[in-house]
Amino acid sequence: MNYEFKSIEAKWQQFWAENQTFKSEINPDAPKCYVLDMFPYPSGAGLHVGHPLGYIASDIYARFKRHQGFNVLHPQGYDSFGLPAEQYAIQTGQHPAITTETNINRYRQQLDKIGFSFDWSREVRTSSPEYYKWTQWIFGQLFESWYNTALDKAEKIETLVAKFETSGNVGVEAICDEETPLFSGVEWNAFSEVKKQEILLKYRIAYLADTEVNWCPVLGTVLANDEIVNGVSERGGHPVVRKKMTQWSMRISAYANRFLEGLNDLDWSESIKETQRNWIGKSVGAAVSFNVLPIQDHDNPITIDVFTTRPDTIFGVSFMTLAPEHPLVAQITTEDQKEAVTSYIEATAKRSERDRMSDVKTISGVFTGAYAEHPFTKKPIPVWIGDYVLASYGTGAVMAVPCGDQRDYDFAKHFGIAIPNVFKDQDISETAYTDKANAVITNSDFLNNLPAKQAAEIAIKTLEVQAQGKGKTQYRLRDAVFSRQRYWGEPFPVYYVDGMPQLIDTKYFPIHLPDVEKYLPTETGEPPLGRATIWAWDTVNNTVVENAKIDHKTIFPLELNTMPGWAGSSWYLFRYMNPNNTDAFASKESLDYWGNVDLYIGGSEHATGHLLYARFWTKFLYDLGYLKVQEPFQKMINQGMILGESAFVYRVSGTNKFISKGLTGSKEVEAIHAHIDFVNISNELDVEAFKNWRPEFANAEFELEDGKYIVGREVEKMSKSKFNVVNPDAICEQYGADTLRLYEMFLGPLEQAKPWSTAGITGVYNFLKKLWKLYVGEKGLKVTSTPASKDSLKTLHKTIDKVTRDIENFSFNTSVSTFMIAVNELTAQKCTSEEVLKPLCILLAPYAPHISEELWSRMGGNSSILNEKFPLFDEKYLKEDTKTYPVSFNGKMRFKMELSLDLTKEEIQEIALKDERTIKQLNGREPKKIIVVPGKIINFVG
RNA sequence: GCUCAAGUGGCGGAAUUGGUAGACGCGCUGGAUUCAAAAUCCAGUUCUUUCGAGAGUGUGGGUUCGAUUCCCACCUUGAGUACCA
Repeated sequence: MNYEFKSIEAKWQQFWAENQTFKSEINPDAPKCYVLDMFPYPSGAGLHVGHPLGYIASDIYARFKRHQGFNVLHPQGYDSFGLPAEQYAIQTGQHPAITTETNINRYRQQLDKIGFSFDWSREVRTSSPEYYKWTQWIFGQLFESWYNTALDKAEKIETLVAKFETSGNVGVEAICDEETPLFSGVEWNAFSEVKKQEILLKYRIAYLADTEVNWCPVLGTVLANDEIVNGVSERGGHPVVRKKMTQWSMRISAYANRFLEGLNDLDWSESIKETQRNWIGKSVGAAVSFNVLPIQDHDNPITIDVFTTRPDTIFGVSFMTLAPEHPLVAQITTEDQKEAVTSYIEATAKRSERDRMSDVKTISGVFTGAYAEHPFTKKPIPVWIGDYVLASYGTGAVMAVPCGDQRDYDFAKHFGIAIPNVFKDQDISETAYTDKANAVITNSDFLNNLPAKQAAEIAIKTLEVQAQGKGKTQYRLRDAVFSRQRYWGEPFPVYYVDGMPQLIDTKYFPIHLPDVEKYLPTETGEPPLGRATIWAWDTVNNTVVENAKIDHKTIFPLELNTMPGWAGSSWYLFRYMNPNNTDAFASKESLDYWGNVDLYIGGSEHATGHLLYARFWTKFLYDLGYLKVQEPFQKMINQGMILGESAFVYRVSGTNKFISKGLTGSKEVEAIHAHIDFVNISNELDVEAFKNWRPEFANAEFELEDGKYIVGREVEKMSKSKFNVVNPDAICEQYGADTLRLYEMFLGPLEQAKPWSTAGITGVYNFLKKLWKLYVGEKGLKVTSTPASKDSLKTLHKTIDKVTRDIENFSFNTSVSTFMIAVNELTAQKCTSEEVLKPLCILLAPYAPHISEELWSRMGGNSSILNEKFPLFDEKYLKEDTKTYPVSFNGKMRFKMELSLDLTKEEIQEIALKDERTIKQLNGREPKKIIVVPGKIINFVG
């Protein structure tokens, strides 16, 4: 009987579905294990062979854990709201609801063929109202909360209101807008309702504010910082401009420090942690105010506020630099410098932010004519403008210490500004001295002879006494913009009264996304929700009304923006725990039992987006007491991308003649992507298929070498437009899902990017055929109940040991090799014993579940092989006849030898003496004495 | 520029963490089987070679009896980040 993978795989996929084999329930008696994949957004292109890589790895792990007796939660769903899904809909001219549905069905079909152990009864879709009801609910919680820095946690807004009523906001330690004015309790109580709401908005974690945002005109929406790469949109690569707009934001920066601290306990790759640390960008230092001279109003002087990480070098300040956009520039520039300053600002404004960033070398700047007063020496310091200072970071102004900062140094040299040295025994004639750890301060009055760290502390204290500064920790992490001027996202459960946002009572959730016809984004930023229809909230009937007249009495305007794509994906891991709950985002029982994700598998490109936002919402829900865990993903593995091998044909420029790769020589040719389906393993092009591909190629001429047209190959990202996509369905069709699973793992280390090549798949396919033959012969099952030979047991336990360790270390590629060796050895040993073949079958089950189930049932196993215990490794089968002997002489360990156990001391010595390593090291000398330490070590004393 | 990761046959990649480098697979060569092909099986396959051997894990040093593995310097590639005060 041959290995009929098609019928086997169909049979078991059906069996698993009918028996709900992968359905998981809470079981307090069993240890839990939550294995999660980053859920896909259902794009129109369907899955290519790169997508399942991570899913296969997590599936192997999940199945392995089940064999080990864990209660495994392994769900899957779809991130179906957001830009990618909507862009696809727009490109194909269909409604996003339709394309999303179609794409999900396609994905599901493809996923089902690969035999994953997903518990589909827990499927979630971020775009379904049952799901986004709770996304809206969490938004409501964020809106109704503030961040208490005294307790370092988020709290309900009522506790803040209570504080305001008794003593105002004086002494309230909170994360809030910078320009929040102080008020007393009496004043608060006298404020109008609108005024109160206006103030509370400055404290809410989800808040509405006029902010400078990244506006992308082509996409017709604002974007968060992590959605912009190199100054253009991550999706599509469209230009992004700065624009002031009223937008919802999230006070994610409140959590900056907790993000950093939490990283230490996470089992994530160092590079991802480092990326997050950089993104959060913590710098410890001081805020310092410099008075602008002349001081006219001593109670309320004009000040230039700066942030510095080096308050210890404050005596080295020889000038100050403002960003060209700094608001003080116009105010302090003197008459005679006005012209120079104006023309400089004009010149820099012409250069885009990108140009400024890429051109780091050119030093430019202009003197304002103004001076500021040094807080200690009281000497005047010239104030300059320079475009090396960015308006968007810190205060947009720096105190320049040329001796301690290279940029300040270069600027000072360029403009001939003094460079006072405040570092003891350091030469700064060529370059700045930037080492903070070893610096000792000098020429600095009361800071003389202090190491930098102490000097910084004393400088801060002194500044505090003078009320001209204080210690400050600055973060690069900005608050996250939370509204999008798009259709395909969660509507905000918010309406407006007197311009102030009001949260709709949660009992009326979800606020459904209306089914509008005109869902396209606009270039002006007008949200699609309000364009085709008037969308409003009826406070009498507590319902959304369309095309009703907004009277601001009972009918109020609704928020027309929608939430960004990351809203739904920031908490989906918790919804899987209890996906059909209509009373809560998940029940307390399920949240407490499943905790957080034990293993998360996905791409590393989400380091500063999704992964940070999910941590944010998890910590917030923890603060409010809904969760027991502070981190969503305990361990994470980032699978590498599978790349495609594109094929190129070479057309002589300006003609319709194609030249085989070897003949191109110095001819001027253009490389054109050819579909990889037209190319065989030897890189030979099917010329006829190529001609029929496109009308423009129908009459093409081909110059062949050896009668063949050879294409060029190049490794690129797998993409439809590069015609290099390999579809997993085709592989399943030809070789089966088990082969696909094994081969994807066999390709190379999981975390490494690697090109896909179907060429090697026959090796894995052959392995499965050999495996089949080991168990099943012409006349049926070959497995017998005879005891296994020593050799076979050794092979088995070698395999158990390696495979177990491999799964725990996620080196699945070497496991596949181990299986191949095992099957070759057992075949050679003519092993038929179920003592060996049964455990081997279980070992293989996580990798190749279909064939394992089939063999298991043929061997008389009950129900699914998943209920079987994973075999345990026993050293005795390996160490029975050989032992590793460390060989040493002169008291030093020399090398190890693997020798038979039956040997006597004398025999061991003899063998060790004949070993070429011993001969080389003794170099002709006779060892005087040979010591055999009982059990293990042989000593030669030379 | 900075941070991180990596460099091993024709190719993908192993190496029990300092102990006979190249497991396993692809490809290639030869053989068996076959009318033939596919499939399957067996043998070989790092390079050089005067067939005795020699060289060999990006390059150059170092530690060690012994280095793909540890240390130093450099080169190359990939990823992330970038005037962050």
